[in-house]
This record gives sequence, structure tokens and C-alpha cells, in this order.
Amino acid sequence: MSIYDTLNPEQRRAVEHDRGPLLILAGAGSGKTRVLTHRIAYLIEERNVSPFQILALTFTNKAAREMRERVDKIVSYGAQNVWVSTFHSSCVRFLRRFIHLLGYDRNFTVYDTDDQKTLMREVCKYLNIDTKTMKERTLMNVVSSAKDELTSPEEYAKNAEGDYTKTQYARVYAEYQKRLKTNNALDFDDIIFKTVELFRTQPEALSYYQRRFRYIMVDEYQDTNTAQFLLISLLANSENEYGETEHNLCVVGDDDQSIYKFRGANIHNILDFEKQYPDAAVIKLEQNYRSTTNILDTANAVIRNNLGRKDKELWTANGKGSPVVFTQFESDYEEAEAIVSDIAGTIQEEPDTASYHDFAILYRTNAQSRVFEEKLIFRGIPYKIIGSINFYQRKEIKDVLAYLKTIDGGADSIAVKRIINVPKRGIGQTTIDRIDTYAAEAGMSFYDSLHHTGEIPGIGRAAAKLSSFVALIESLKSRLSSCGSSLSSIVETLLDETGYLDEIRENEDDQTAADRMANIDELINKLAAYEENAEEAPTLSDFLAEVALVADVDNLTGDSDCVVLMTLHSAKGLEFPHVYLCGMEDGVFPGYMSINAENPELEIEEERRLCYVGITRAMKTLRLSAAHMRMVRGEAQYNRPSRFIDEIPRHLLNIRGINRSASLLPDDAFPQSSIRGAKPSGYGQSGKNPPYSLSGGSYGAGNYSYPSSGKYGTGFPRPLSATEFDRPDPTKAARPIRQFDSKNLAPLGYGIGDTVQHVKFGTGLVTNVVQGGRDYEITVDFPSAGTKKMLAGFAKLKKI
DNA sequence: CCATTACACATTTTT
DNA sequence: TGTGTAATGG
Repeated sequence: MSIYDTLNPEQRRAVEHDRGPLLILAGAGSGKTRVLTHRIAYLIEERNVSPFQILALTFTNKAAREMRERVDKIVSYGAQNVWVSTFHSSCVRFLRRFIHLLGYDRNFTVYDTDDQKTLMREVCKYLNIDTKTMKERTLMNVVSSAKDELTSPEEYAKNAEGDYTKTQYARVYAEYQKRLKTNNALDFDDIIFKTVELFRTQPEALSYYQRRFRYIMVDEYQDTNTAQFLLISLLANSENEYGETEHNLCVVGDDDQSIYKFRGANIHNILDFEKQYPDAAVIKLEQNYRSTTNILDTANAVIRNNLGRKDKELWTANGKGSPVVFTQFESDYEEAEAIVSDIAGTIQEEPDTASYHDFAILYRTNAQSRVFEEKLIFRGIPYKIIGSINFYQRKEIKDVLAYLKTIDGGADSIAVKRIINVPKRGIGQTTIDRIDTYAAEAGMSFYDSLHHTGEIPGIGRAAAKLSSFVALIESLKSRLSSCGSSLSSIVETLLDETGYLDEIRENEDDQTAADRMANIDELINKLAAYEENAEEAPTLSDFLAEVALVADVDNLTGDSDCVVLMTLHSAKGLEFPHVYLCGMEDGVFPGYMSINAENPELEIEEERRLCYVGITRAMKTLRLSAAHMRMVRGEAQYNRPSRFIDEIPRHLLNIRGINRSASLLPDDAFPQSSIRGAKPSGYGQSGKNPPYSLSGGSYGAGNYSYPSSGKYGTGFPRPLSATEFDRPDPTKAARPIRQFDSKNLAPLGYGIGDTVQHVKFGTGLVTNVVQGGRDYEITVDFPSAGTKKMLAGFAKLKKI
């Protein structure tokens, strides 16, 4: 019996497809990694393909690591010669070899988001751009999208002609790019962008890799952006031994799991694969090995509402399993309490079968984790939050890395400026600005101008401090190059000599100081491990680049027994026996940003895919929940349950709710998530829709909304205890639902062409009124503030 | 130059 | 709510 016998027919067909383009549409949990790894084994063992000729590209280090391990396990020989790595790491390796052809130095550094932001701030300052009207964040997105679309600064400028804002963007982009190059740095997008540029302009570099990689596999193909798409297309264009062009390209993905449009992912890359390669074979993997029938039916029911997707439906031979539960709680607080106590209860009841790491709490935004954290701490349940605070983004780590970058070359001015006054050396902003000006005029790098302090006007007393800083860096530099000290020992030396550790000890409270020291220790360990394991000669640049390309989820290992909390985005690719998908409310999930977007249909579809991803993470049980009231940024918000809940057929859901008497509810239906203390000033004074009961079977039949009074605690009944998951209290009836009809919006009192008064912007002309789901979106031209789009519910416009 | 305070501001984020 | 940046005064 061969290893291929364990595959189902579709999987097997995919594995045995050895030549030409192949698209594998792999639904969630359909065993795509298995297919990829078995296909690698098959090519090597049955088709005599050299392991050196195989390239497997992933998005995350975690995925790359997993694939690497599994390839090593099933491929009998030469497994380590298969190139398995992320897009970015691969491109860094390509660029280390050839980037000099593009005028960069081969020991370039990689800028992470923080560095990018710092650089962008400098650019704005230099170009006199008011960061109040044009935020760095926006500018970074502009530059990032431009690069994702392979638009050079010059092209961008050309396209921007005649448009003032775009012309500004073009100036920023050009200056930003210029500075990156001066600093010999690439940002994340550059890594792909520059590789494509390399392959387009340097045929030798391209054909070198085309000849090398004859079989290319791409995981999560639905998440590729235009630049990555082109990169793949260029590489997968090799010639075989008969001089024929062949496209041995195998892409795996699921259009339903495309959730990174906001980062430039282009879903058409997967949808149009067959157009690009008319001879492509297409194989659908629809059998799911992860979840129960109930969970998959729920997932299918939701995703069915998206248009323009590849037709497919997941099924499983697993049993029906327990029903999917939806509970609406009184507040986010009670939601968290119930979920945490449910986890504790399950663990207590089934200590032999359930452990903490079987449970995942998933949410839309990182901010939602806080309540859970509180409850988990209170109960003493071990947990891990995967999230925005990446190890390598911590201040102390970034400081140490900045020191290393400075020692490594000093071309990266952002790094030098970061640590020139850390710990405090009495070198302030004015001094830095003066050096900057001098450096720009003299055409040298920031660090190099530190050697010429005598010539810099206005430096005065700071000169001595600057030279002692330079002396420190130089001594570390020589220790590294001539004495052959290890990287890790250099770090120890610099921490000691700069007094960095002392500063932490003095200025932080005991706990944070201890945390920081521990982090630094861990960094030293990682450095030492890197030096030991490096394939070739370990270099500082390589370590730094590697480190810049690490995400938080990458460090999620199964070895610690913790409940895991993370955003839906981070959860992609993972699975858990028990999943809690919380915050299922309109305005939270789908987020208000998508509901109020210019193109809500499109954005809601992306949110729906996110929902699909969340649902399909669950193996055995899935609990959906919402809160009637939620504290968001210190304000109470009242949201109706998510529209995605409506999309799940009633018979699949076990609905549990909070008890509340209908008569206590005020009549106003809020147009949008409400504001603390807001007066229910004239919205939807309908009051004529009779409440109907949840148990009456009408749940999910159409539009409805929960009315709300403003402030929590005013016209609102005292919070009642939430029904516990799994243990419905029969004394508490299902909560009543009232129907809501969007046509019942209150008349606005003004319309297009009217002049209105706004609290902040003054008077303006209404140019457009669009009726959204529960509110009007008003476009107003203000002579003072420009054109603004706002929701009638928030704007409080008055006709004049 | 640096500490303090006032103020504005908030999606998601594989790399 | 709580964080991170801009203005202020010592």
C-alpha cells in the first residue's frame, strides 16, 4: 500500500497531475496541505523530478514550517532540497543575490510597519505636508497599494496629473521611495515589487530562477496581489529539455477564504486562473475532514449569499454533531462571562477529553479581547492572545535591533536615530534635525555625518556626546568584525556598556522591567540559535531580515495548554475542537466600516468570507454569540445581531437569548450603533411594529432591529443574567424581537440642494442623500471643510 | 532637552 | 476606554 492510497479520488487526481497548470479549489479543511505535500513526494518519487526544481510558496512562516515538516516526513530522500518558503523570504533571498543590479546594496535592511511610519513622518515633514488632512496611515496605504499594483513613483505621478490630492500622493511616494533607497532599505511591499522589477529588467536573473524552479506550487492563492501574481507568472514560465515553454504551476486556494482585499489581494487571480491558462486542470476538493455536518451546513448557508464565487459546497462524512448555538447576551461583559464559564465548565466536566488549547475565542477586532482577558484572569484560566503585539515590535526588541542595524552598517538612518538617544545621552530633537540638514546638504548618510560634528553649525555642546556615541558604535563594530565575537555576545556587551538594562530597571515598574529583560533574553537566545543553525555564514543582515518577516501567529505552537484568543484574520488556516465566535452584531461583525463603505455590497462580501473562515475553524462545536449592549471606546453601543445570523437557516441554529420584557423597550429604533447619552431625537418614531416572538419561528425572516434608549441604565431594564451556554433556563423566555423596516426612517427635513448647519463644519450644501440600511448617508459640500460624507444619525444637520 | 499635560483618535493586517 | 502624538513649561 502506498502513501497515495489514503487520498480521496480528487486529492489523488491533484497529486498525480504532474505537468501543466493546475488549479486546486480547496475548501476549508479539505486536506490541501496533504495534497501539496503528497504531490511534492509524488513528483520526486514517481516522476523523477529533482527536489531542487520544486518551489513551494506560502504566505506565512507558520504555513511554510508546517509544509516543510510534512515534506520532510513523507519524502524519502532529498526533502531538504525542496524550496519551501514564504513569498517574502524567497524574494529576500533572490534579492540578496541580484539586487545590486537594481542599484541597491546587497546587505539591504527590511523595514517593518513601524519603520515605514517613521520614514513617512520624515517625508511629510520634509514636504511640508499637513498630517492632519493627510494622515501618515493613508499615505502608507497609498504607497502600499501603488506597489502592490506595480505602479512606480513615475507612473503614479503621470496618472496623477490634474488631480491635486493625487499629485501630493505622488510627491510623497517619490520622496519616500528615494529615502528608502538612501537608507538601503526595502519595505514589505518593496520586497515583492523589487523582485518583479528585477525579473522584468534583468533577464539573466529571471532565467536563472526559471531554470532552477521547474515546478511551482502556491498556497493560499486567493490572497495573492497583483505583484505576487506577476512574480508567479514570470517564474512559472520555464523551458523544458525540448525547448518548449511549460507552466508547471500548481495553485491552491479557496476564493471563499479571500479576506485580505484590504491588503491588496486580488480575488480575480484565482477566479480567472483558467482564463490565464486555458489548458489548466481544475480540481475541487469539497470533502471536509475537519468539521461536523451541522457546522458545514452553517458555513455553506452563509457563504451562499456571496455572488461571483466558484460554485462549491463542502460536505463531510463526519456525523451531524452537536447543533450550532447562537446566544444573544445582555452585554459584552456577560457574553465574556458566559463563554469563559462555559469553557471552565466543559473542562471540569470532561477533564480527560478536553484541554484548554481545544478552545478558541474568535472576534472581529483586537479590541474585543480585553473583556475576555479580564474574565480569564479572574478565573485563573491560562490563555494566549494572538495579536497586534508581535515580539519583534516590542520597544526593547526594536531598540536592540536598531543597535544591531547601526553596527551592521549605519546606512539605515531610521535605526540610528532611534537609538542615538536611547538610553538618554542628552542628544535631543534639535541636534538630530541639525545633523539631518547637514547630512542632506553634504549628501552623506546620517551616521557618516556624525564623524563631522565640527562642521555642523549649531551643534555646540552636543558634539562631545555625539562623538562618544560614535566611539561606542565603532568599538562594537570592530569587536564584531576583527575579534570574531558572536552576535549574541555583542548584544550582551552593548546592553551593558550603554546602560540600557539599568535604564529599564530604573524607569519601569518591577513587572514591566522583568518582562522587558525576559524579552531581551529571548532575543539573545534567538540570535544564538540563528548563529548555530544558519545554513550558510550567518550574517547580521540575514538575521535582521528574517526577524522583520515574522508574525505573531507564527509563534503559535500547540505545546502550551492555553485557551487561544485571536481575530478572525489570524485564525485562518487553524482549527480548534471548540470555537466561540463572538460579537456577532451588525456594526461589529460585519464592521461598521464595511456597512458604511462606498461599496457596501463588496465589503460585506469580504466580511461574509471572514465569517465563513471563522465558522469553518470549528471541528466539533461552534458557538455564536452577540451582545445587546457593548462598550466600545467607553461608549455604550446597541447593535442588532449580525445579518450573518439571519442567513443561517433556523433549523440549524439552537437559539438562546436573554430575557427582556417588550414593554420596557422604548420605541425608537436607532439608525446605527448608538452613542452614549444620545437623545432619541426623532429617529424612526414608528412604534407601530408589533414585537414578535423569537420562538414564533419568524426569527431570521427579514429585517429587524433592536431598539434602544440611549444611555445604558436609563430607559433600560436592569441587566439580567445571561442564559448560560448549553444550560438554558426554562424560566426565561426567548427574548422578543421587533420587526424593523428601513422604510420607516424618519423624514430628514432637508434634501439635496438644501443648505444645512453642522456643529463643527458650519453651513454647507447638501449634494447627495443615499438611503442605507438603517440611516441616510448625506453628502455635504462645506465651503470651509470641503466635501464630507456623513450619516444623518450622527451629523445632526439642521436645515437653514 | 525633557517631563508633563492636553488633545484627538480610533477595523481587519499573512509579510 | 486607553493610546499615541502635539503643545507647553520647567
